[in-house]
Amino acid sequence: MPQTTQIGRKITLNDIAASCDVSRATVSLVLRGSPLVNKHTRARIEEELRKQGYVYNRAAANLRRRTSSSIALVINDIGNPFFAEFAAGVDEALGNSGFVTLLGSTGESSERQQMVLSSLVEHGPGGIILSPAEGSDSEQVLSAIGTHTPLLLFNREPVGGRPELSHWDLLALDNQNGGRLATEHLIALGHRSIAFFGGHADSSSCRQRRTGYVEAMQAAGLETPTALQIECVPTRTEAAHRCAALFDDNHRPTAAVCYNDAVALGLMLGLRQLGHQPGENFAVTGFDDIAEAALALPSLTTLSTDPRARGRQAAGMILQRMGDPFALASHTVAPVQLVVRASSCPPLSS
Amino acid sequence: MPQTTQIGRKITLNDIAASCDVSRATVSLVLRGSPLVNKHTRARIEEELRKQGYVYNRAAANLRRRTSSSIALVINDIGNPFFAEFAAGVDEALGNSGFVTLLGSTGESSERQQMVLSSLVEHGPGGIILSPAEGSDSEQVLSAIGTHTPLLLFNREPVGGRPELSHWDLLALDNQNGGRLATEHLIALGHRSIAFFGGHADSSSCRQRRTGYVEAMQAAGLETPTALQIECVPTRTEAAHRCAALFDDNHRPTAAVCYNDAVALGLMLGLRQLGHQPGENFAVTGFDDIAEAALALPSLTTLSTDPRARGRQAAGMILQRMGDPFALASHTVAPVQLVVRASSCPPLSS
DNA sequence: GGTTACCTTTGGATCGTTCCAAATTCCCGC
DNA sequence: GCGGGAATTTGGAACGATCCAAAGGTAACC
Repeated sequence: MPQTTQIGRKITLNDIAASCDVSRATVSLVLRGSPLVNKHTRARIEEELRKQGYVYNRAAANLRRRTSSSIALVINDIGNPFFAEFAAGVDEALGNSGFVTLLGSTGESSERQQMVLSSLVEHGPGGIILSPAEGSDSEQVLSAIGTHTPLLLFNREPVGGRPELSHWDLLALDNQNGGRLATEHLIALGHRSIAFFGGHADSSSCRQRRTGYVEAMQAAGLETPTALQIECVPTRTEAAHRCAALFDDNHRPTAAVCYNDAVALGLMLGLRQLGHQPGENFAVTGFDDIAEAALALPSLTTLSTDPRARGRQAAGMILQRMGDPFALASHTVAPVQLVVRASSCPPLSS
Repeated sequence: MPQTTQIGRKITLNDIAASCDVSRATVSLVLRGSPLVNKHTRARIEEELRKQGYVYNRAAANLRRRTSSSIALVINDIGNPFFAEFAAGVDEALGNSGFVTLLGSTGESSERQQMVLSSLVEHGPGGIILSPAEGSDSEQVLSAIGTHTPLLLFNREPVGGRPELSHWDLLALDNQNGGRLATEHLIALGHRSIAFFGGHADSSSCRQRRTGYVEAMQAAGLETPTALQIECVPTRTEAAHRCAALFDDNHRPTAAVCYNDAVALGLMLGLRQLGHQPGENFAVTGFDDIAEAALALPSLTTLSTDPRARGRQAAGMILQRMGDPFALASHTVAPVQLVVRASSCPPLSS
């Protein structure tokens, strides 16, 4: 049983009504700016409201009106800058529409996600934006939130979704197109032997980005030998260590499309240790456009996902869904944008 | 008038009571785990609750009981990793105590802060954690939240606080001690000519950190000539540019205590361009322990403020205050911890 | 059987707001 | 002065839970 705390005595509609010698109903009309109430009465009441420091009790109103003025936002890790920016965008947009954000952080644990969801749902949010924890499955989620609260999934889909359950909206990034854009950019610069570097095939985002890479290469009639598709844990240090694998056989790549910015930065480090000059004789691209990408030397060409804008978009989507609970589920893929910086140079030979 | 949205028909206590042929009161007792109710009845009711997918309406309960189960968290910028981590800590701790976090982001605008605060207050949070936007003043804040909701200030104090208003709790970082610790560490390594680098004197945190530096230097009988106290905008690039100022005259520092990590990383860049080897013939310390500090080359000695732990602490403080609204305001200064890494080397000569 | 005590259950009022239908006041023309 | 429509105001019943005092049931004991 969760704890709660007493709060101090507050001024209510009744207090104001009594002081003004009118009924509760009239004061309520004033609060809602109804045109029904007489100018003079309104002025008197508004004065009294200010004088007594009245604060509206939205919970009570929501109870009576059977409405909600909050939206729950459940994120796997708020500490991650990508999600923090996303949250900022959500909150900004919701605030502008008069909604308040109920925050929940799951730390990538699906058990905690269950707890957080069922706690939040008790506060009666009008909708939920959820970026599912790894390994959480649809049935769990469904059982926690029931069928009455609209849900928008962000970034991933929970596993094991029986098709009949996926009536949920989805907002995802256009990973595939991003991979394609980066690759096309390198091809346009004149590169012919281009690697795909980093990430793991069991991550859906990595698979999607690599699909875009293969697509662009094939469209240009270029080869994508498996020797040029190098997996590694997506961290800076691992990427630096795996760098040498690029030159293991005779494909001699002159450029690499990296899974994300962390990998790209690590790769640049590794390249230097091997005597290459990223941005001068070897081109590198990333994905995410983290703050460091612009500051690195050379600055990193990457795909901007604009997480803050994604947040605003997610807010818009859930509000729309709340307006029309029976509309078909929308699966939206958000665009990503290529940001060209110094790390993507033309090949030396061209 | 903020917008709100209809939500679907939900199962209530009444529905369950009717199905089980008992009164609302009994069901309510079951929900709250009261020992009064008969084993057998409880089982029947619990079964029914599950079967019908009942979800507790905490808003209604809070209305009747005049309690709150939420806390508002208002942050100047959630996108900033420091605050994002802080928020994560707050949410984690509140969640564990059965409270829910109402999020608000102000983007450093005091007007927006007013709007956010008054909107949040209408949802009846049991308390508010506020990291004030720059330039917001106490009277504003007071008028937005009234005197009934406990407030905890984090990180800064709003300006213009008349003393009789500051009955608010405060959680701040021990900037001064941090500056002292870093400086003492360098002194212990054998450095004698140590600079304080970066930040602006009109920032209170910078002043406090520098005070700690001066304190340590004087305690060791060392000089702190103004030529070794170099101000600069606290960004990486500015720090790199100002680096040369360290060597403008004949003090020849062998180490620098930096205002924060961004400045320290920039300084290391600048040092290299001037032919020095940070971590080998010049020692550098930072402040904040951002994620990059551990990854930089050389890794950065810095002061960890552990924002996530600060968040947990803030949550604890506001809960405590809610438990005892009339206790004296507590002004807590959170410890910072020296994290020694590779960038703080001994001087070459020693 | 009646009294006591204990274990369970319950009706009805209440929290602060909104809804609704009906009541009251106002103003105007005849 | 009065009928009538418009403009205002209003009492009381909701919303979904909790509290409280009191009632019902059971069992034991004299």
